[in-house]
Amino acid sequence: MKQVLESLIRQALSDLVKSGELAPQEAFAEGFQPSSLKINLDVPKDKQHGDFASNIAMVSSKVFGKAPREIASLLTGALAGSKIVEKTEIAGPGFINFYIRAESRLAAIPTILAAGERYGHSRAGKGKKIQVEFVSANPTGPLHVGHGRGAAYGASLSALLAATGHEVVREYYVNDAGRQMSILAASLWLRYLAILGESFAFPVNGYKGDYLLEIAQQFADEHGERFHRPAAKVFAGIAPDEPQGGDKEQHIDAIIARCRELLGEEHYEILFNTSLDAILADIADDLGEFGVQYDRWFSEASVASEIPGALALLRSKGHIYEQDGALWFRSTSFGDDKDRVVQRDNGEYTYFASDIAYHKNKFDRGFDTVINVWGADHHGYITRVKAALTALGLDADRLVVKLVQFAILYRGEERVQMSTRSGSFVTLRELREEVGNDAARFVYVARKTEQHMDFDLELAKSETKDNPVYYVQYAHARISQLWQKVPAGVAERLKQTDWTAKDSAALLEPLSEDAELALVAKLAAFPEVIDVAAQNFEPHTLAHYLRELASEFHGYYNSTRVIVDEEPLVLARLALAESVAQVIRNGLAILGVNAPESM
RNA sequence: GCGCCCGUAGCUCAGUCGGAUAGAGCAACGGCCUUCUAAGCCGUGGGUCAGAGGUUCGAAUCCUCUCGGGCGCGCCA
Repeated sequence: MKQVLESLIRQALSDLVKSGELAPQEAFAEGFQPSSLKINLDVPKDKQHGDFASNIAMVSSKVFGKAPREIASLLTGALAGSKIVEKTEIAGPGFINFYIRAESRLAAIPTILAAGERYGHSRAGKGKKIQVEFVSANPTGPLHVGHGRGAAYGASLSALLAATGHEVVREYYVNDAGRQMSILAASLWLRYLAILGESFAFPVNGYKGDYLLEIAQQFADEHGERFHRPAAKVFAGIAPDEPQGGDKEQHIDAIIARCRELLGEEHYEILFNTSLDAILADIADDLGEFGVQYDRWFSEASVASEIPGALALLRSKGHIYEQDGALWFRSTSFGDDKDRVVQRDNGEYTYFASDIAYHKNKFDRGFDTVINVWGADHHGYITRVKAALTALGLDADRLVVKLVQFAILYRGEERVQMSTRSGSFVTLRELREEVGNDAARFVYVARKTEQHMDFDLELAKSETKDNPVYYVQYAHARISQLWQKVPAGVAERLKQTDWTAKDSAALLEPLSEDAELALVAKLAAFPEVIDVAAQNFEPHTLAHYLRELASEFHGYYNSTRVIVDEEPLVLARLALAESVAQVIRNGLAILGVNAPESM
């Protein structure tokens, strides 16, 4: 509807320019095309301002050197007699208000019922390859509630982009190469040794979570005594831990070294891979149950071989220099605060070096746009990564970093304490088990990413209208139940109607109430909601739209009976209700939330 | 100190590529169940859009400064 109206306005504008009634001022005349004017069409907040309103007359006032209301008058004159426009009004400083004919408004219903689950989908992003990398938490333990927000956002964003025709690759970058992983492997070993009866103080810096105990038990069951070494040997001559007045970092590093020494590289690798695989599998399970699927799990270790090449390329462009025995990337040339080390004086590459290679790899794969969903604490990292891309000769604007702010959990008024250190953090799995996947997905994604989020567990669990998830789902359930209650003949007739047929719209003529026309207008806006949400990477606008739609439907449902005596009216109202249900289904599907038939 | 994000109703938040009288839910107050799910609906009150300047036909929205909150500033990952 909106597109149709927009093209009508464009046509009228171009006709007026052709006929000379509108002529661009000299300053704008060169190369002027009517099509270069941006036509803004909005659904006004106030219904008295029509179905659509445009500010085109005001915006083009300077170009044409005429008063806005004069331009508006010419335009409305040219639009008179249109099939879809019932009337136009010029208001205020020069707004044009459009009133659409009732028949044209109702056209949304056949469109929805014919398109079904594809309604709202578009080809706006056709031919565009886009990668969304999200969560990418270190595989050193279970995901916590902060990761949940990134997961819900990334998954919904990906679904939005797919719905608008983009070719989407969902990717999880697995940090399987760093020191943290070595600490994890050593922690597993120590837990295993304890299970076999060894007694010692667990390192302050080790991973203390319960999840590791289970993995250790399985490891013991599988390998028996093969990895057993006496604690006395393990800790002989090891630098003291923090409680003993030592340095916890040195302590844990010494244990890792001892572990490799006592087990040998082959066995150490088994240990390492066991911990990595177990935790990664757990993360994948967790996300899978949360409705979050990936196309690719990208291993950091696998990009190691590409680091020298990427750095060589930077070096050849003069962006690498040596100082204090280390190699530095001159990121200050690209707006960074300081230069960054890419290779340490001990020869090891930094995490940043991996990231340069990884991002180069991403663009080498031909993505038009690469989206990184990061926790807000990583924002200081954006500049240097973009600097590296620019230095590599890539367009850094094609990398979009979406920062997701933290979520703070509340149980009613009370704040839920989260602490990684004590190991008492609330995991995503615990959250999902408490509030359910649907509520968690919806609540997470209902806020824009830049907003700090207060996640109220009580609210998310409540089965009342206070809870937006239930509110929207309930609207869907109510409509589903209607099908059971309408006369069988009507339901059957509706099911068999071919909504692509031209005369099918005639069935909807009984719809005449304001609430019905308003509801249809809301449904007609859905495709644009999807397009804009996808374009701006903002799934929260979809969540808000669904809430509004559900609210309008509940109001209508409460005031107007669907099942009445006149069959044509029942048919038309059921068609309207089913259109609402279809849009709710399509919207919730993108958000990863179920649309239940009954509640 | 420097950088990024945020500041909108008592609370949680929309609205921010400039548009008409700044919206919604909760909470408060008042109504609605012999009728398709009251898991719901209708109504009322509630605002210095943190503050001050500026840009213009028009600013919550853009620019500058100030204040308040969060986060970041490693040869860690």
